[in-house]
Amino acid sequence: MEKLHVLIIEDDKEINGLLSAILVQNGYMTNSAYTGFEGLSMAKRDSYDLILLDLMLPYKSGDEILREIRENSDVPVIVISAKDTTRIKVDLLRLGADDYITKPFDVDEVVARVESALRRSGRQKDQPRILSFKEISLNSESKSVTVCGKQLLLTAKEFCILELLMMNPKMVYSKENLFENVWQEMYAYDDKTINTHVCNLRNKLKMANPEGDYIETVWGIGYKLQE
Amino acid sequence: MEKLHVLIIEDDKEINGLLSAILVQNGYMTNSAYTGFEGLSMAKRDSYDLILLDLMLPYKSGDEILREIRENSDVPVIVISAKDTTRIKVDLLRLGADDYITKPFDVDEVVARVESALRRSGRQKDQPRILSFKEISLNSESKSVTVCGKQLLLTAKEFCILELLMMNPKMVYSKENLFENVWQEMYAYDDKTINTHVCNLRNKLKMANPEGDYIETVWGIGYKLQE
DNA sequence: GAAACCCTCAAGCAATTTATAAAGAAAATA
DNA sequence: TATTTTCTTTATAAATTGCTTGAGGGTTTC
Repeated sequence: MEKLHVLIIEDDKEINGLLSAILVQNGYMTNSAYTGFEGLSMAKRDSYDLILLDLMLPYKSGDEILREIRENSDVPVIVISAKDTTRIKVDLLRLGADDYITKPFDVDEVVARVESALRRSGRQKDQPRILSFKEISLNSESKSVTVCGKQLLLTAKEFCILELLMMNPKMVYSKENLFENVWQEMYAYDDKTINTHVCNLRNKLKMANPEGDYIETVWGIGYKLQE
Repeated sequence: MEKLHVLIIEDDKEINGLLSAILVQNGYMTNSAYTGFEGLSMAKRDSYDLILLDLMLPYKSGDEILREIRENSDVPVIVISAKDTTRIKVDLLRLGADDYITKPFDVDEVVARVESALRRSGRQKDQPRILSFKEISLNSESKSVTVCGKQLLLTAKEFCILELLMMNPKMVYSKENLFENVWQEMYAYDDKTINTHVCNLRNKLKMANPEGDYIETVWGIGYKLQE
């Protein structure tokens, strides 16, 4: 299978190397750029499936780079920032960022967000993709889910939530993280909607397999799949 | 709050003093060097957040100093030059200067450029506040605490108590002082609540590092951090 | 040795978070 | 346009965590 190609534009050599190692371990090919100029040049010359772009770059900042990328390309761009404020997020999304990761980040988060962005852009290559967890089988292309062979009828939001959880079964998704991935908009720190969808999803999974508990609440944080 | 440290390499004593005064007034700490050799030596020996470097220096010119700095360091460097030609600017940027200031300069310009360079390099002074004491690291912005690299899960009151103690590690806080700072209300001369919180905090610190003793009781007075 | 002060544990209460049913609103479909 | 489906919000209850207080005992000071 041909590997997807990710460009990492990050001036900190250690962070750049870490990101590269993470992605290579998860089956991607990477190229590294250490300045905005270099990154922009590489982005124009070669074809990438996704770009990881640091916001704080010397000489030309990440947001300027992003603006120039967006003049010619709709390649998914995930911005890496040390700061995490609403204003910055809004600005980034307006500029055309597909997602953002705040430092310090953990490995699972990076992979999850890269996969999410790739999936939304339709560039994921190993389609149709089947995700499995315990008795659950989920087909990302046909949007179908079975539990113990029984077909579940899930709404779009229910499907996306389950798919996200199944992409990284060990990861604890905060409600903010989960909302922003599934809803593709800023989290307004109101968890009523998420709570209801997760409750509905749990009920459907329970009906398919009364013995199974698949979604675990991590109190004060969010949700993960049950081990 | 910890001040950012700027090294000023400028042979003209009056200008060096003026730059120092400007920066000190704006909340920075400064060290002065009057020759390139001296400046290079200081830059290698100590850690600076930014360097102001005069181009015209005796014995060894500023561009040579810059080149040597760049062999080992990516500290932001702003070059001060009496000349202002495109050719010199291009050369300086190629050599790795982050910015340049041309003589004569005004106060606001210096401060603005220093702040700009610091912001681009991620060293800006309004970064999250980190307090350290022995193996404890406390981040006032993200409300996180680590001991020996291990993340502690503290309640809000526990965090506030620790933060207060760490702001002035040598200070003995009376129970009244501590209560009024943390609880933001009048002390009713009942220490049971404080005693329990401090006890719980000690336990959490002890779990993270069984060898450490961080909080000292001053009998009849209150608490301080252990020397 | 007594009094004052402190430590720690456990229990009860308060605050916060979560679960879920039901209702209303919005979106999709026929 | 009407109906159905999906999504969101509200209301209520339950679960969990944080804080305070009391109890019992230990330590320090005079």
